[in-house]
Amino acid sequence: MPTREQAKQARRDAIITAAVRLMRARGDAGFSMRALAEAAGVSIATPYNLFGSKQAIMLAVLDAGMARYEDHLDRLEADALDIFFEAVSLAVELYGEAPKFHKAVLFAAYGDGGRDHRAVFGDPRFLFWKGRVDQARDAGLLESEIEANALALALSQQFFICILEWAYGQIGLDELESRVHYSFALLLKGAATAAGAERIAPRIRPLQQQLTRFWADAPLPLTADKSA
Amino acid sequence: MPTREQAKQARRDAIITAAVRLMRARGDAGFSMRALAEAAGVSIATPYNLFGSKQAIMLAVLDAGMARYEDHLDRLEADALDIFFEAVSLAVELYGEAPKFHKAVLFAAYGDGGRDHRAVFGDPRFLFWKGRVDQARDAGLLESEIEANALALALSQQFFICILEWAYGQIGLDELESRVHYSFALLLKGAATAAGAERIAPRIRPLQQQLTRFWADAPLPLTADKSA
DNA sequence: GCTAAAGCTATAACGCGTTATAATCCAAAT
DNA sequence: ATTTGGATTATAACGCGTTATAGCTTTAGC
Repeated sequence: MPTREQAKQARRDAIITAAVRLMRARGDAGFSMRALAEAAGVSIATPYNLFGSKQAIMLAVLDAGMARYEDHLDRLEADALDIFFEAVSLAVELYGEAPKFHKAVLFAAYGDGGRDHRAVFGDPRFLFWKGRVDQARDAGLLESEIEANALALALSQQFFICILEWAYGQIGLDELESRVHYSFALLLKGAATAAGAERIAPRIRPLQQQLTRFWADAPLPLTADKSA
Repeated sequence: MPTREQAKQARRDAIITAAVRLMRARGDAGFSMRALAEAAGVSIATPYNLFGSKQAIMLAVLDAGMARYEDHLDRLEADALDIFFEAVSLAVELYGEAPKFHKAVLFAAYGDGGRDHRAVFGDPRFLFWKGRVDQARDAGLLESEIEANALALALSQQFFICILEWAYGQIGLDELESRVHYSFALLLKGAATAAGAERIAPRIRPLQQQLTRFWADAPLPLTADKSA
């Protein structure tokens, strides 16, 4: 005899579970609120009662998956500077395990009139980056005058928009990694002490070479034929 | 007696004109394809025949407005480094003249499942930044090893995502300007020669102070109460 | 065990972007 | 001047996210 709250939670879980299953199976296409309700064995009205909107459901799915990333992150041991780049590589690796799924969720959570994109990458990721910035500054690798919030925000944003480009199918995972690494290298070097800059500088040239290689096939300005 | 092509072009213009008028009047809300068709005096099917989609229409509106920005940009005379920051300020100024309109257009062009956001800020802006990077490098202010495409792309992206945050109503125009300036300062300093870095460094602290002031009211992590 | 109410269900409906289908119009080629 | 054919029209329709309404199930309080 389940209590009221338990039954509600069970329905909530069923909806999230069904959402994950549908996403993994068919990706973004064919995932509608009606299909979700049917797959979860509830009425179309129930997801709205329990979550409020499709986007909120996608955010919940994203949160569930994000917990795993945080676990891996905690286990990550690296130098105060290398950690920035390894954290990116870790995320890329996890995305690569289920790319279709992550693309679909990101797209649904953000793309569909999603005005809450800060909620997706706002809190949890931002705080991580901020912590690392503080650490690197304490290690004397970043200028002491650097404001952790400001730098962490720039890093988050750069990460976020590259992920978006990947979710929209405009770049591959490998280019995503190189791009974020490159932007991170420049941002961090711009905020670094002489000692820090010396450590970051060697990263720049190889990253540029990788990027140039990507763009050899698909040239950068990418569409000069719009001109509508 | 208009020729066939003239009539088509007249309809095209009528649609764009009506779109601009509707956007300026009511903003994003209340702007639907049906309302647009009625305002332009054409059938609902015509915009689709002539443009293909709502997003394409928004891009056309955006392009029309962008020409003005390009004009101003060409007239901009500044140092090889200062030009980056002045170009940003110029865009902010133009946005400020008709913020509701620009927000609505950006939102419609990008937000509604807009997978073509590279088209919005891809070509025209990207090429501008690339040109300035080349110039600054030739002036000995950026490292000669810096690849113009890679840096210009990072700059474009950073600009773009801040504009998006503004369009989504999450930050004001003044914070937009400070944020982009700050990111630009770090990115450019990271790519700069010693001489260039010396010129950029003084910008950083004041920008941080401005940003900190913005965040004094609305704290950065911004929503710890989601936890759905 | 009974009553009251909370919450889910089924269902219809709204406006949206978009597409399809026929009817119609009108410049262009003969 | 007549025919032809491509484009525009009006209109219906589809699926989408979302909301509203009314009925029913089931839990909580007595």
